[in-house]
Amino acid sequence: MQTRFVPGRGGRVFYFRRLNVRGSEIVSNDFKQTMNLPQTEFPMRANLSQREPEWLRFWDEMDIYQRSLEANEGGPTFILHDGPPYANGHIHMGTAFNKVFKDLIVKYKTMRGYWSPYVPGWDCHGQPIEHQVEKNLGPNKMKETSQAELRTLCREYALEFVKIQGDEFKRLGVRGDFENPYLTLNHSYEAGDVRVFAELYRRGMVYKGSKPIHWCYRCKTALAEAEIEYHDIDSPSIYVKFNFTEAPAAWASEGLPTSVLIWTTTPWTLPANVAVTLASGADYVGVKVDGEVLVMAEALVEAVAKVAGWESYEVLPTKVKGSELEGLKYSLPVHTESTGVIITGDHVELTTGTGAVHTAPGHGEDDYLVGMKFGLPMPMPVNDNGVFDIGGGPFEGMHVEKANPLIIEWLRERGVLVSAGTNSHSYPHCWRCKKPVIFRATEQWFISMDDKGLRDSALKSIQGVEWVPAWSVNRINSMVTDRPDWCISRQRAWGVPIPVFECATCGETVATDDTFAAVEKLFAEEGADAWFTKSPSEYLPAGTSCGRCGSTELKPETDIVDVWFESGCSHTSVLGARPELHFPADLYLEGSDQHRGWFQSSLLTSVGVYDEAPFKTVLTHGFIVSGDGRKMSKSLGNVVSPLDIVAKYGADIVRLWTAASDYSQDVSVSDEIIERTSEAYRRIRNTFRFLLSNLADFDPETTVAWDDMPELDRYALAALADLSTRVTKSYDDWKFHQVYHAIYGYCVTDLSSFYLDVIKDRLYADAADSLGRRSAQTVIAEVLRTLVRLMAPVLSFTTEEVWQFMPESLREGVKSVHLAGWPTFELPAEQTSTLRADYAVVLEVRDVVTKALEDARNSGSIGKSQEARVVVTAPAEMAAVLRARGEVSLAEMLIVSAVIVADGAELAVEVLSAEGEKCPRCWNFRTLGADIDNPGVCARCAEVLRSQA
RNA sequence: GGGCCCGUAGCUCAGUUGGUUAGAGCGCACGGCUGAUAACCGUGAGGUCGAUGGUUCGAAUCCAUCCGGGCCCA
Repeated sequence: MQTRFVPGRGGRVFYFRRLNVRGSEIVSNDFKQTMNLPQTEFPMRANLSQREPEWLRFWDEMDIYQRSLEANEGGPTFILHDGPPYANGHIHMGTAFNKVFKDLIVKYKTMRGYWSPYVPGWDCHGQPIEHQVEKNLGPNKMKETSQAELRTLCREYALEFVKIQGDEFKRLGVRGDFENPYLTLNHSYEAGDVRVFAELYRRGMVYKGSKPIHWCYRCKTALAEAEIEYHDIDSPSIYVKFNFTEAPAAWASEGLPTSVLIWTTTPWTLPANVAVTLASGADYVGVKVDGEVLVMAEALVEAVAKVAGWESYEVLPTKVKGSELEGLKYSLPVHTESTGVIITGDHVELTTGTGAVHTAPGHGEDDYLVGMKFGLPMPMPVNDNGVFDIGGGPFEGMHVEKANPLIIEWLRERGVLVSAGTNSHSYPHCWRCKKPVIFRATEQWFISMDDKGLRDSALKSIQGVEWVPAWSVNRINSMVTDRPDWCISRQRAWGVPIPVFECATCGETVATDDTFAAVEKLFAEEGADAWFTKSPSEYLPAGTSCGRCGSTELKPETDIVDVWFESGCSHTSVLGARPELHFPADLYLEGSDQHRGWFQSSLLTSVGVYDEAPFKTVLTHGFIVSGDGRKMSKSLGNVVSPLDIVAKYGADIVRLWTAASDYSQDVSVSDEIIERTSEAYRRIRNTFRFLLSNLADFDPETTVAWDDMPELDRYALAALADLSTRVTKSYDDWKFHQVYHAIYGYCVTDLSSFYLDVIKDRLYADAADSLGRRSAQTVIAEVLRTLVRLMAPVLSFTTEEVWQFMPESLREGVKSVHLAGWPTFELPAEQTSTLRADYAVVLEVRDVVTKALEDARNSGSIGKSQEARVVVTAPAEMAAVLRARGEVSLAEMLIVSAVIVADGAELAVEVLSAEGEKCPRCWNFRTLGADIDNPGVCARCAEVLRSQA
């Protein structure tokens, strides 16, 4: 009994017609009871927020996920591989949009007959969780917490949010294997990370190197690009003289002390200075001021003079190209007993500063690169805590944060400070502690982009992938082309260790097939936690020793891997590991930020290990922004939460909004947009309700065949088939907003304002079993069973509700709309194309007629259109089309009492009063009283009443 | 500052290879109906197609610059 599937409802009420007892007591009001008026228990008001959870239980009870797989057992497969959201905090509009989008595709593919398992995943490791757990503990407790304990707390924290987000996704109607999701903290997942790392290592793509990286001395970790935020800060802005050891030839004749003038905003990097970089092609001049010569770019002299406040200065006539100064020596600014060298580089700008760039290879990307090129040393006087070591010279033991003013003062005392001010500029900050970070060379693990040709093979495999929208291939291309080597190590606790060992005796890295195999086994069985609680001798093969010195004392590496590396391994840990999935996936679908994130980390590890991309198609959607196109932020107060929308409007509204938006650009959401979406929803819902209400007595035995149908009904079916074709194509082309617009437009224009409006007379007033009514019902049933399917991937809840209210026969024993398959049509092509052409004309005329009727209404001559009779004057060709329909049919389609088609040069409509009287039963204007037994009504109604007798 | 992308009525979207007065639905205003009724039907008012300059007989559509916005990077 259906009531089981419709919780909260008192039981299904079947329609029955209240037949009139034979007799003449029928007064005009009672005619209503002789008609086939719409009847349905399907509520007009959706009350989604209340009702949706009941459908979730319904799906749970029937295990819809398993059913949806069983239904397509042995069919073609479609694997949408879920990108793991971070297990931290509640879902937001972006994650909701993304998940609904995925769900929509999986449901569509399932209905099309694809075996389409969907395994949701979560990214569980990483600094944000660790940071939060640290914060919760507080500094004192934190000190007493061992790394193993901290990891336990992090695990609990992550799992808590996996649960929360999982529930929130499910509430949105997302269907998938939520009982058994993939988590990057699962043992099997961690073992997969080792497999990937090991293969990259074997292939020689992993190396240990020293490189300046973003370093947060508060969090004591290297930060990936993704972990950096840029904010404006005020920095010191100083101009400093670096004294040449010997005056350059160009200005030697002045016989004055000569120096090169540099500009920097990071005085604390001066102890690490080894060079000054000039623009090779630019002109440099000597400026004579206060009895000495300062060398700088000619283009910047004026600006510098202004900042330095020089009242009088002289630009010496000799101009020299930067390249001509290359190789000159100067005394280092801090370690004055040593010398630095003048070099040239492309990164020198001539818009700010002096055109002479203080270069410390350990403290900057450009500096590092130019330093490599010129074989410069890379001193690193700053330790992990941001404190100068002995390399800091007079500033040893001082924190860099505090060093700036002291260094400036020190320079001033030594007479080399030309100017000191402040400068506001964008500067990198740690994404967690929100504080400025420093650039600092440390020992890190890298994946080389070029040593083994990873970049080239990645670029090559990009070409074999379908990127949607098409331009996104440019984006991934340029990002892979430009990216530096991938720093995959992090100095943190909450993650998967770099699975190698260091010889305690000689420091050599120990990583062999045997050690990797042992570690993989360890992780698979006990998880990465064991790395921190067991000693290597407990799990490495006996006798494992250092390949260089033979020592058997090995220390496990303490760094963990970048979380992007972990999630990037899902092709191995998930696609390759779960029997229901396969590698490569058919589709990855994420926001456009993932071109640098997951798309790329997945691509690089996959190409590195398997020589192919892990995806066949990558679909990217824009970001969710506010109504005015700005990013959502708490400070702007324009944040919209999917949870609020679910509570107020229902998940189907979130789903409809998702489908309605053009994701190829940024997607807006605001109260108004949701309100509009909700209105559109009501319109669709009401259309379903109307369809249902006129099928209350639908009998599959009495459906009408195509050839027996009135022409209008055949046209309606043709239009329905066209819609179905268009919608199906839009789904296949990933154009979901077109799905929405097509269906919505169809409901409003084709159905509500035309077909449904027209057939009300037949449905209500004709005899219940008449051909006209049964034909209309046949069409309506077809419309309903088609629409409910076309819409099911989007309005998952509402279409399920509709499904349960549909006549038993239309459901064909299928328990859920999501298992109902996809509509197909086989209509006679020739006939349908003729119908399309003819009805285009009819509808054109109808527009003109409705306008004329409106004029008549405004002048007070008619109310309802039935009160009118129209004369349509039309050119021959048009008139012929109209006459071919027949004037009775035309009157039906125009909902007027009568139509007369006349010939004329132009289309024109004349509105006249209807002839006859208003039939009290059907409200049409007809000649009444033809039937003796039913004297008050029109002939059609009399016949109906007679048949009911 | 650089790369990629976006900017058509209050909202969501159409606008084919540049070609007559730029479309649809919603919302709004007004009207009808009261047998889809916290529904339904109709009519109407809304756009200098982000701005400017150019190419062209002709540009929302091509080019340049600028403005605004987004993602990513610096």
